[in-house]
Amino acid sequence: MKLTRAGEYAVRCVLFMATRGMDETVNRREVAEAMDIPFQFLGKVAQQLARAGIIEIRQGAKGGLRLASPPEEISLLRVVEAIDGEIFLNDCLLRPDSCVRTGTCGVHKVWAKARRRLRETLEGVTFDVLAEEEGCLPPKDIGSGRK
Amino acid sequence: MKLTRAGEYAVRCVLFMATRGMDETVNRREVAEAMDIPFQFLGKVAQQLARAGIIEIRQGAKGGLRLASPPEEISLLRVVEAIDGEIFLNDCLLRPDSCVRTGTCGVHKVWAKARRRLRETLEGVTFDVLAEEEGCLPPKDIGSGRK
DNA sequence: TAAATATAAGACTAGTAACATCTTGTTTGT
DNA sequence: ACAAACAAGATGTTACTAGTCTTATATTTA
Repeated sequence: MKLTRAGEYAVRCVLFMATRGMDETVNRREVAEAMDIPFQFLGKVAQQLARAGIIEIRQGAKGGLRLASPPEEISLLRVVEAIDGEIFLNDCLLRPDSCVRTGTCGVHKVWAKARRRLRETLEGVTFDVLAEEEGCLPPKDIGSGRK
Repeated sequence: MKLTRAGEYAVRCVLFMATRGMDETVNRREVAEAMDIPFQFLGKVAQQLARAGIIEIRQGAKGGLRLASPPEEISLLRVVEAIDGEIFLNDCLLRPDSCVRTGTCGVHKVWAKARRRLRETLEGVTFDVLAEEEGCLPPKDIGSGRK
């Protein structure tokens, strides 16, 4: 019942990029070091974010990552689900045939409600807000501050 | 980000017992067949529920499972967490040192809120209510229980 | 008290997912 | 051309999931 590391890293990555603004292409190694993400693993995560249309990746010299849309249009839910897939909370919602009486069952309804609320909570938060918070970056400020 | 099978089975088990009331000791095999739970696996799950004080188990002839408290005192959250452990949603809440800036980070606050809301939702539902719902038990005609 | 009935609990296993790292290839700027 | 930078598949390790199997222990009843 927990976000994966990949999901966590994706959030950190987008958060870092949000503090840099939309127009800057950021070196992947810089993101990895600043946000404490294994460099190679970030490669995988970034590719998933790119496939989901959240970031764009440029190869070659001076390449790197940049946001595909402004931070205020990127919700926490979107980033999380881009990596870990749609949140379901239980098997009964994900695969209705795993349960003998899906749909009519009271437990089912509770999980459906819990799921809806959770997704709404995560959807209500966007990266422009997150990037403005104090302490969203680790203490050792590598690339001098905000812009 | 999903309940385990063991958690799902625990919910089914307690639900079945709630429909039988507090004073009845139910044969484990009967629970397993009625709720489509692997018999041996239910043994493990039941032991965890017993350790959490949710049910009591009697060994020997005429033994079986029974609720340790009335259904209205057993929440969905309690059953779920008895099996899968406390819900945390992300690593950053579970192990604060996994994150460089736990506590001051805006993302952290969102996860904390999401977690609180999810746990409240699950805590607000008790098994007396669930047991009264139509269709909380599988159709009676099931005779094809697995071996 | 012996037999039958039931659960207890640890060992064991197959399969899958998590969490990476390594290697080789491709793209791009100078 | 060459170096910087990402792409993508292969590989590896570890832990977890979802069980099953076996032996032991407890309880009822004939």
